[in-house]
Amino acid sequence: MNAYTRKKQPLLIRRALLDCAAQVAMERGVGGLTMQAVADAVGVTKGGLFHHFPNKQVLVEGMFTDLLDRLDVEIDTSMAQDPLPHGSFTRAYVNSIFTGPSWGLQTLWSALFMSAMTEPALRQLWSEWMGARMLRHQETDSGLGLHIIRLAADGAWLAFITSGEAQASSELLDVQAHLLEQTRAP
Amino acid sequence: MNAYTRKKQPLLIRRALLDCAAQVAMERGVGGLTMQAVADAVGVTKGGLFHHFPNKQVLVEGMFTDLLDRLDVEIDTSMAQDPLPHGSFTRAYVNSIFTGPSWGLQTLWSALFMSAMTEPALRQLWSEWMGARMLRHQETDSGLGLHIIRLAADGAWLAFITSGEAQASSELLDVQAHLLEQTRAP
DNA sequence: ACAAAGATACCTACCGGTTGGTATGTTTAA
DNA sequence: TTAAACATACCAACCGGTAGGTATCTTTGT
Repeated sequence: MNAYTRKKQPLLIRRALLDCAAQVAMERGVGGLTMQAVADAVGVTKGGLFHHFPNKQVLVEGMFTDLLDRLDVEIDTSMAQDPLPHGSFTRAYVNSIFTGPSWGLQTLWSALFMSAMTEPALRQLWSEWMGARMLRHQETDSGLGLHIIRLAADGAWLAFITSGEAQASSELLDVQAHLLEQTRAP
Repeated sequence: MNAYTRKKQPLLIRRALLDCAAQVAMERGVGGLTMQAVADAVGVTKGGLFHHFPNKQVLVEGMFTDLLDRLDVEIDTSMAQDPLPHGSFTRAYVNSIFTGPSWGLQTLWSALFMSAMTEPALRQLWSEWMGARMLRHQETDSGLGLHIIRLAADGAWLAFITSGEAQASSELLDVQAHLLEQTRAP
């Protein structure tokens, strides 16, 4: 009888804590992310929350690595379906940012990520993730052209966030298509 | 004898308040921006600060619009020196982001701006600024290609922030040059 | 098999410190 | 004199974190 199937399910609570923390951060911004609010959203007391996460930083970093893990599997599955090696990571990256289920523009995860960029510890996590990925795909995705395409995808994502999510989606699709097409060029 | 020339110079105090608020926000992040710290930095009591700015939000928005004004004049002067009309705004925008005095990557204003993006009120200010600029330069800077170039510049800026300022600057110059060159293409 | 022993998973109650904000006094300039 | 420009003193709310207790689960010894 593991922690998932017994009557008290601490791992499920932990998961709910992580999810609700993300939701609270999306709704009230990272400045409004308080331990009390997270605990209330799950239906646990603050003491219970501190049992799972010894301090706030661990909580936030937990949210973030969780997000990175999802992005990892999303990109890997996307790349597996791509027949052309050259630029395959860049295409998967672009698609994840624009229309991916957990990173797509419509999801509010973006807002969380944005807020998270404020904190140095999280920035380093992101930096390490990207560095590892670039090292892994240097055979197929190095070069200035592909780099700029990835930057443009980041910029589009940033623009979406700052626009208050009321952006014309048709223009976004144009951008996405144009970027994807450009990954085929030398 | 107006407010600038008399011995007590409230408008100068207000200006110092704005500047010091920006500096504090850069040093300690927007989360660490406290009214007390701003007042201390200027040498005014907190009550005095609240005399000039009725609440914190007004103070932060004041900082932000101030920043936007600087960007405005920076871009205008940059455009005035550009002989080619087509893409002139995009080039000025790219240059401001990469190497501009108040918005350049090395300045810490970027970090402040980044943090500011978390708050919806400031995001709207930015959105309105960009919207007005695009309307103003639609004759010379509309089109998908230039749009993507601007997005890439935003992305480069974002990447710089997240990389912890230890980025290889030569690569950044390559990106800048490549983007500028591409504004000349149809 | 089963109870003792101990670890885990919470809750209640609280603390020190900080924050934005206010109410009221005092000085300065016109 | 009078209004603006400050200073002083204070407050209510909140925040991250801790202390100590209780219920529940797991392991261990026999």
